[in-house]
Amino acid sequence: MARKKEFDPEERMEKARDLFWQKGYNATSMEDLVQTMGLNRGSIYDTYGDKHSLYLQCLGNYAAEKLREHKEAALGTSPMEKVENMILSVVEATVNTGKCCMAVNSTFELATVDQSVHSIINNNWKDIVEFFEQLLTDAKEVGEISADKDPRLLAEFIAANFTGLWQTYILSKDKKQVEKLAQFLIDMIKN
Amino acid sequence: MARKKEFDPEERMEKARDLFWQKGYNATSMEDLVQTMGLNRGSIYDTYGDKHSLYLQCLGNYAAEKLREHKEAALGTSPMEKVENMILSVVEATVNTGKCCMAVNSTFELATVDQSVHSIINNNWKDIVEFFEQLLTDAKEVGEISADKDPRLLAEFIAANFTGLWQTYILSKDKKQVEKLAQFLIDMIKN
DNA sequence: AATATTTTGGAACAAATGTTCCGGATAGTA
DNA sequence: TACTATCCGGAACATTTGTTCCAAAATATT
Repeated sequence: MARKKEFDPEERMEKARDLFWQKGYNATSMEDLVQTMGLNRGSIYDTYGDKHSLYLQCLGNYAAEKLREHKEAALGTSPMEKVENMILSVVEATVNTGKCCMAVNSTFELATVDQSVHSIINNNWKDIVEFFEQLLTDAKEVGEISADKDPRLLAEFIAANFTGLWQTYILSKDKKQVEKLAQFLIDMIKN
Repeated sequence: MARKKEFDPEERMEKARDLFWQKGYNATSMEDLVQTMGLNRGSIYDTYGDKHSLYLQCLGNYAAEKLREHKEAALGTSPMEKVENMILSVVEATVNTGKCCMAVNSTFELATVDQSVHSIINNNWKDIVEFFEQLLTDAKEVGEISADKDPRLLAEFIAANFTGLWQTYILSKDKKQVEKLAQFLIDMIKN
């Protein structure tokens, strides 16, 4: 009946995502995307819609994938150990890849003026905070953190600290320093 | 010998700065700047150079002013009280104006790809951390924080947390929540 | 093999972008 | 007053931008 797509839409979107991730939304041109995705302009518009729509899909894809990765990184025999490993895995991923969080980049570039972007990031943020909250609630029940702690507040605090770690990494480019800060955060939560 | 400038370069630069602050670098066009600054294109180029150069001047102006404001906000009879007031003043400024830190916006939009921007922000960051470090060193000597604490690390931790607070504010738009987080941070530092 | 539907490559477009340039206006100096 | 260095307004420029369109190619079904 008709031709098949000669490319994998998901795979090519990830190429676009990586470019947006690196350069930001406004600094990425359609020409950049054509080159990087290896697709024709028409194919991009047919498959993903316009630039903004493509970006939202990339951001959504990123958010979903990151949430999955975070949950996978929460390994351990106790709740607090899971929290700790999750934090450490974020730091490791950052210093290994040299890339920060696309959602955070997007927060500061677009979320204040773009409602759609705000919505995607906010939902992702909430998911992450809720996951932390659950772990910390568990930790509280097991007695790993003291009874007077508020799991919700603690979860928000940890999530907020990620952003601080990324900022620190961008400016210092110092793996050791970021690791020290992360360890300090973990110590603060524990007692 | 010649005409005088009919405008105050510093004052007009602040108009440009506020626009960059709000929209970011790439999303701000030269046309936007002409409108907002109320100047002719030629006058802008004559006075500040090109767009990028103007941006750097705005960012530098912002950084210097913020550092000054931070130091002014560090009021109190004891070192820790000064630290506390400084943190609270940042939160107040954020929720009152509805604007986050231009330098942080800039970090995530440009600092990874623009060396000049990176340099300005990094220096400003260092200045702020050093100021915190001094206060915390004082606090340690006075016995307001325990002897086993590392003022430098603590200072970096606080600075990093600002970024987290701003991110939280952008996403939640919730004044109360940001204030709660800030108070939580203060409590954590204190004990 | 013929058909129908979709993809592909690239030309084409209008609008927006950053930047330059020039004539006329202006005001301090000689 | 005349001069001249500088300013202002706005036209003009070449690129780059995001987007659309079309003819040719391709393939799954009939």
